[in-house]
Amino acid sequence: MVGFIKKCPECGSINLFLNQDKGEVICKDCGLVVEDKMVDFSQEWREFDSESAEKRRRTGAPMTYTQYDQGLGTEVGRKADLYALGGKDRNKFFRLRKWQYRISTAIERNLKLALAELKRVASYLKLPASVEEEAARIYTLSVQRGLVRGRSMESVVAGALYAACRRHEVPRTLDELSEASGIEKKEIGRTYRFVTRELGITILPSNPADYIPRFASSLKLSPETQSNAVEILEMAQKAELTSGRGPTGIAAAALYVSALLHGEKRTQREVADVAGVTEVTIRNRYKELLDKLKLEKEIKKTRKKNP
DNA sequence: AAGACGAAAGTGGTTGA
DNA sequence: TCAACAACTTTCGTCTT
Repeated sequence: MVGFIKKCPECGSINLFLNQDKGEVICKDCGLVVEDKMVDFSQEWREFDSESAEKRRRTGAPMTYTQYDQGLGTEVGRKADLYALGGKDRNKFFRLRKWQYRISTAIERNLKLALAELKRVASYLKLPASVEEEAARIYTLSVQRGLVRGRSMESVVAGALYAACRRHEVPRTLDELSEASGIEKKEIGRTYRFVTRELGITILPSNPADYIPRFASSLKLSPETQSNAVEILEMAQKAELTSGRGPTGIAAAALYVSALLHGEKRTQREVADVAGVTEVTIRNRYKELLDKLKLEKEIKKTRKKNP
């Protein structure tokens, strides 16, 4: 796939994924960061004063976002800085410091609760640790930018998780997030869009093929059917049938066709349910697949074989 | 009787003036 | 900010197996 490492040293999976922005290679199965010393394209920290310069040195214990204070605290100024000021200014700084203290403890309380919720939902969905970490990072940034105000904490957590899943190419549907978090689908979608826009996180449209393994296994389809579905998807992409369409619908249709071809027929209803779309959508995509990919003959052939 | 099919109307989100 | 628009859903009647 990329560079020199082809297999995850932790679990042996070959399901590795290159995150261009962070310059990391991540194992999609166990979440291990396999290679992280690649060129880093992400923005460097800026240094405003002696304090932030010190805190942002790239040494010391690793920072993690799944701990509510990232192992770091925040204070306004240091004593040495304060006493260099005159009386009036000094009082001002004491007041600021008091407020900073109040605000930061409020943020920390919020984060503590939110990250507990995040952990709960993530483990319910069996998400890899890398995704959980990414979601925690997104949530922390959201809190710091005041994006949670006016929204429920839970919905922002769900939105952050959804975004993290997409970035790591282990997409879950909005329905699944909704079920796991107890937040309405459209609310998650709304906060997801809001948060990603405000934080300037770019997310590639999710690839239908990423959904295939999960859908196939809940339908108990054979590996052959599954890999054939992926091939069908690739053909569909070449025929430009995929752009602008919901990825889950396309994945579902490809799986449906593939199941027919392998004599493992599932009803449209069954496929529709696991993919979280309606039968109508499957029918539409299915029809397009048959039209453009000339699969009619093969379907008829298998029909004769398995009456 | 169940599944597949398709038409028609409704929904929520994006886009472009 | 509003209207046009595409994708998708819901609903329902008909056809096929």
